[in-house]
Amino acid sequence: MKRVRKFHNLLYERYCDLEWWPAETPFEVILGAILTQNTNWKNVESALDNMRNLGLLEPKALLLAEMDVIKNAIRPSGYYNQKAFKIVRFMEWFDEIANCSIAALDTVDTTELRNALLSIKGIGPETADDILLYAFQRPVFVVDTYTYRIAVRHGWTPPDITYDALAEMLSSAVDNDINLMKNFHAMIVEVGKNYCKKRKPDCEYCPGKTALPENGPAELF
DNA sequence: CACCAGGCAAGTA
DNA sequence: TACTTGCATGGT
Repeated sequence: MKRVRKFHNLLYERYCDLEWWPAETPFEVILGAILTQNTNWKNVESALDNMRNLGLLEPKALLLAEMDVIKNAIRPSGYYNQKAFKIVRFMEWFDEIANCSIAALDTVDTTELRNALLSIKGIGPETADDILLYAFQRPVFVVDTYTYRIAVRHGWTPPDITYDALAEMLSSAVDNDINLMKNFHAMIVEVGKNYCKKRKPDCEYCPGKTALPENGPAELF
């Protein structure tokens, strides 16, 4: 889709290279990906700070931690009962398949790795793709709530599109390059924060703000 | 007070 | 299959 390519180019003019994801280590990326499910990133940072202070950003230490300790640490990120189990289930898989070594997964095919992640209860397509892209360095396209909202609001797709179909539609419009995939998603999150969840009746474009004020909404809609 | 935030799984009909 | 609901804290 030419519109998608143009959208990407406009975003790049505005944001250039954002160098995402905000984390110290690839392992921290994984935990952040789980903790940020339907959650504001500030709350996730607070949870990660707690984990850091407890030494739980080391995989083997996290494996040994009591469930109640994990729950208490991640409490600020919300859904902490569910997320604690998600983290533990991921850790059991990670320890089993790779002895908690990301490098040990380098030989695994991306599709196979994605399916393995998706088989872990609590890890859905977006979390899996966050992990694949930002922790495992695989060139996959991440569809998040902003991506979906932008695509629908711009009229690129009807709202009932599936995750995989939207990922395919958007990723096929640009080069399949890992750094581009990382930056495209990063830029979408940045601009996506300007799109309100619901259209407001008094707004010409969608919410209360236009997507890229510098370029003007006409470029995008 | 209402609404939202970088989802996901389980329940219902 | 196609909706709906629970999960939960913290900010606006």
